[in-house]
Amino acid sequence: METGRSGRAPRPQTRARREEILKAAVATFGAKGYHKGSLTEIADQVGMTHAGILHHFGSKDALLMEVLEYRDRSDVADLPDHHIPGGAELFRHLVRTAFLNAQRAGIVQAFVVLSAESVTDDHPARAFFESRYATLRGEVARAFRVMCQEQGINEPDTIDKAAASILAVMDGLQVQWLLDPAAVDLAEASEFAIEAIVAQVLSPRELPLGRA
Amino acid sequence: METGRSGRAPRPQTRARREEILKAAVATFGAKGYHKGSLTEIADQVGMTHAGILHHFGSKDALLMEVLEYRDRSDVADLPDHHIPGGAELFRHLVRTAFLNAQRAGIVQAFVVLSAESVTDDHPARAFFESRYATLRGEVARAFRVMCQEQGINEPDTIDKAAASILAVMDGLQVQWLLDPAAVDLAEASEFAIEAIVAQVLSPRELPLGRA
DNA sequence: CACAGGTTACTTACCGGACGGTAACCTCCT
DNA sequence: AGGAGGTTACCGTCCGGTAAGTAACCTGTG
Repeated sequence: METGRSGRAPRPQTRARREEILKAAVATFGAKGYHKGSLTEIADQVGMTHAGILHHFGSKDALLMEVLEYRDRSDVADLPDHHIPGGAELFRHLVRTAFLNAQRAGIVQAFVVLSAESVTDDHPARAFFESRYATLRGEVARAFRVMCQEQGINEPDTIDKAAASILAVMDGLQVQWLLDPAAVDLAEASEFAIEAIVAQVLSPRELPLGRA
Repeated sequence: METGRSGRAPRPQTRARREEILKAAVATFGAKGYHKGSLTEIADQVGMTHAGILHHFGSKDALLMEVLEYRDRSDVADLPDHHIPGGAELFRHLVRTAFLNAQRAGIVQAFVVLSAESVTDDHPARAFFESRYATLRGEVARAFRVMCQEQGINEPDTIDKAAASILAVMDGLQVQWLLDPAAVDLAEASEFAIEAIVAQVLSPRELPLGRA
């Protein structure tokens, strides 16, 4: 019933040990996915048995949730003053993130695999990704509104589509890049696509595509 | 040893039975992913035991490969004359596909889940998706080259980035749409993003993003 | 046309392995 | 003393795959 609440002192090394486990879990869930990645494989990486992991996290589901929150924390941590930028600065931040991601395939893979896996039935990470995307879309949309306001533009529908598209293109490029890093330049392509979408929001142009 | 090679006639109903199984497999792999989706669950949908499925397809891996090829066949089948369009027509086709996909969540989910799952270690679908993306990027790039040539533009790097981005945004939007269909309009957002990227290729513009 | 023989299309039964989770136990640290 | 941080052992479940058996079906032969 109790989860360590009002329990006695945890040892000082425990915090580091848990973080070690979380890193191993990122590696394993990234390499195998959640369902195929086993607690035993994670445990091996930190020199433990799988029962030891369960002692720390209670269940595999709980470990997954902590992994996801752990990564979110790390992402926010590298923001100056933990402040989410607005306007054009947000898009510059997204481009910087893409360049950063191009050098940490392991973490990228974990999020790619888990986010897609989360759309399956009753997946424990589903609620996490649902609210994560909702939040991110909201922030991108807010940045768009700031930029549009500065230029006297107002197209809410366009902004919503663009916000989803920005996140979508970053994710989709990650999949292609992970499948064949030589064929896709994650950073450059992300930058190009983000600029293309931002440009279309700020000064939409008719296209030679027409209706079919 | 022999796999029906030069064996006697298969029964006429067998073809339909196999297609039934493939459809059930799409549903199950979409709903659960490849690793968590079991042969028993597929078998239940067609009123069989899991051993019956193995009789038809040999192994779970082989079934997966047939599922992927089966879907590819269906996609090509709805192209007029089985001819891959070039130039602007290809982009119109992609937009139409997005509108079509918005009404068949099951199939979309199967491809989203399987493509992301395929980036994991030793996944049986990895080679399939690797070559699939390479082919699709090539076709989109070809369409871009046709359009650029018509307008006297020549930027191979841009075209490669744009081709990957087009596919990426379509895939990424599918993930968000599956997680929350009410929050994302798959068809409209795909159309918007495709137009934005095509526009940026045909008449690139400097942006207010600058360097960070 | 009848009737074998062989093949197809399954089922039932079983195997070996992997998995998450639990319980009991030990042993340090505080 | 007693909890924190493990280990070992075990359980029940589920999975893909195989082997053996069976009924239905097709086909070549007389």
